[in-house]
Amino acid sequence: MSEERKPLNFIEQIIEEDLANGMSKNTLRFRFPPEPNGYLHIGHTKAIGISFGLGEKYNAPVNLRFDDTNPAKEEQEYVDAIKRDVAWLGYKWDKELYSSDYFQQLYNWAIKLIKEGKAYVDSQSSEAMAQQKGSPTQPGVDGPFRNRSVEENLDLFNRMKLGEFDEGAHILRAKIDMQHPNMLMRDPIMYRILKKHHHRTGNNWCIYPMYDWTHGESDYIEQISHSLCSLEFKPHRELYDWFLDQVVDEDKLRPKQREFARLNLSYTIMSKRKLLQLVNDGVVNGWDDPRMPTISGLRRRGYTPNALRKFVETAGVAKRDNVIDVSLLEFCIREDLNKTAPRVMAVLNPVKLVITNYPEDKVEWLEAENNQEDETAGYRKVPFSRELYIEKEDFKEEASSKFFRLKLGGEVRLKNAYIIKAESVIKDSNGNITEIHCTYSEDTSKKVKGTLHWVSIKHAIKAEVREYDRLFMDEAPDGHQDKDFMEFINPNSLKLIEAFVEPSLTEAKVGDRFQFQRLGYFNVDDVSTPNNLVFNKTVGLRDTWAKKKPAQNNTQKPVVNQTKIDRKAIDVIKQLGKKYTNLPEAKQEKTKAEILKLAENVSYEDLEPLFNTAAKKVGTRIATALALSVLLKNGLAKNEAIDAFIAKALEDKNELLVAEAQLL
RNA sequence: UGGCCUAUGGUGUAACUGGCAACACGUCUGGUUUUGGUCCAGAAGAGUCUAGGUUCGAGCCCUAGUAGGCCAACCA
Repeated sequence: MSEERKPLNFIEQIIEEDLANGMSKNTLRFRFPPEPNGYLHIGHTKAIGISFGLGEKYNAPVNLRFDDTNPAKEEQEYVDAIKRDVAWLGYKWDKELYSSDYFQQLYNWAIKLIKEGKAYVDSQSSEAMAQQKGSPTQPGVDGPFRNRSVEENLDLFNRMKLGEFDEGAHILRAKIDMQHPNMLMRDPIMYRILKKHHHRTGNNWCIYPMYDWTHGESDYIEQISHSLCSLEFKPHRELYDWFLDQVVDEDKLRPKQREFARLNLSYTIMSKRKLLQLVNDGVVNGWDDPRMPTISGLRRRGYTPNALRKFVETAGVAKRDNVIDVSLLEFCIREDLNKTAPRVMAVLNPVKLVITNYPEDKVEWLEAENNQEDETAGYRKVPFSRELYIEKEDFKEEASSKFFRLKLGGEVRLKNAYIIKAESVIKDSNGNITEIHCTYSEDTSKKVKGTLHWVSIKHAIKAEVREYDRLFMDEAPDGHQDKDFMEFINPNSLKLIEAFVEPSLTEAKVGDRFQFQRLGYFNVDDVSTPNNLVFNKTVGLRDTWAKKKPAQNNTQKPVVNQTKIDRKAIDVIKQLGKKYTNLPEAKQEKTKAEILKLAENVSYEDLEPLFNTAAKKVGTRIATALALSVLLKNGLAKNEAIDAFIAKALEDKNELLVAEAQLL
């Protein structure tokens, strides 16, 4: 029935286990719980992909729940942006919900806890309470208000709610254990007084519940089966369960919190606080600046939902800290755009090229294929004339045969047009080339090494191109204890270019994506208008030529290979030995012969370290014994180390090893 | 001087109840090509953190170390 089973990640395994243990598939329910205090970034794409992906896989509902318990930081703008981003990624939530919807229920439950003696009002300063809390290595101590009477607690809490007290005067905390090894269990705060306007409840409340008190109970109210979050919440799980214990009805589903490692990307940061700082400090132009790792930034940059989903899927889900190389992200967007983006020609760094044997006034509209990866993409016409722009880097007066582009006396193909030969150049007084003079041939069947893109000067459209480089120059900008991430800002992350593009692009609309042939993928920016085209560079094409250039004057490569070959014999022996004992007999014989042969090229110095191989690595020890036998046969004299190795081998339980040792 | 989590090629993830460590990115070759792209074929690169133990057999199980991460907000 089911063919090859795709490996499940550990969360899917947990769910499969639950299902196997009798959980009904239609009780499965998930949630994505962003706090509306900033924009979503690519790290959230992973969290979204996990919960919504599970929803798609098991056909289970997924709620979008805004965790809006802190009116000091949260705003409607962020709610709107988050909804836009999740929808753009292509996910459909079941219900749009807010933690603030549950304020009354949470309040009722808090009263219940107070009545049961499980919560109390504390009236100390935050400093005093922090003091009593202890530290990770130091247990806490009880505070003076810990044993207030239920009546007094009820009265105080009620007056907190009525707004009788100033912010900070009192808090409500759970009564758990001030000595608990998990600091979160040392009488955590449940409510604080905050006389702030809330984006949804307005001024109805002046006490607001804390995250821990809110989150699990919200999951329970929504009957979320699996509450998935990132690893830093692992220690919260104990408290999550404690709070649940206080209210859960046995007949109802009890949510389960499980944690995965968050996604990190090289050369960028993933902290909302720090991202906000970039926005506030004007380092970037807003949350949706195309250099930002935000979903809205990536969207504006030209990334597709497909590419982002593929990216997080490929990155996988596990529990260890990780830093994913941006090259994977770039691979994903190229892979998608290669199949879908129409190809056009644009010159970013122009130099004038004159075809001297082409008539002055002649214009030809040549046929150009829109996308050879897509048969349905069709063709368009591009104008060709005597004067063209090509890229400056595509011409050199002189160059080696490795340079496939245009050089004096050399021939090259113009994409979708003719083959040209460079005859001469015109330079200004500084020696800069201002014009390249060529002749053309209408015979396009000839084989030439290079093909260049171009635009007809007469017909070219001016456009602004925004080329982006990574925002940070360090692989892990916020991974240094001694340095602030702002120190690594790349001052040249944005380059504005005045480019010339083919005239078909006048019809390009905001958001359209193209491949500028031989350069990369570009999309039409939000601010673009038909009279003032603006493109963002999404990502460049893979460029093996650019990579080769710096490597040309380096000759040390063969040396590296040489040393590798020298060490090979002993390494291969070790490798063969490792699995020796697991092999079927026939293969064992073959391996043995191979080891004996390789051993002819092994020196004693290479072999000696293997004498100390761990006892359990029997295979390696057998291989060592085999190799040793060859060395001894070739005249090596026994010494103490050899004797000790043999003696230990003779005492081993493994017969194969003993047999080989006996021959020594 | 505590608790919890994690450890597999350069990077990220696999390896179902222990059985010759796999896939993707990246790197390097070669081929095709009107994009130095794509595509195709291939290569190199890991003794699975260390040391013990259990086992015919350990990346996987046990013990002890080591390294990294998280935890002391009236943030989430």
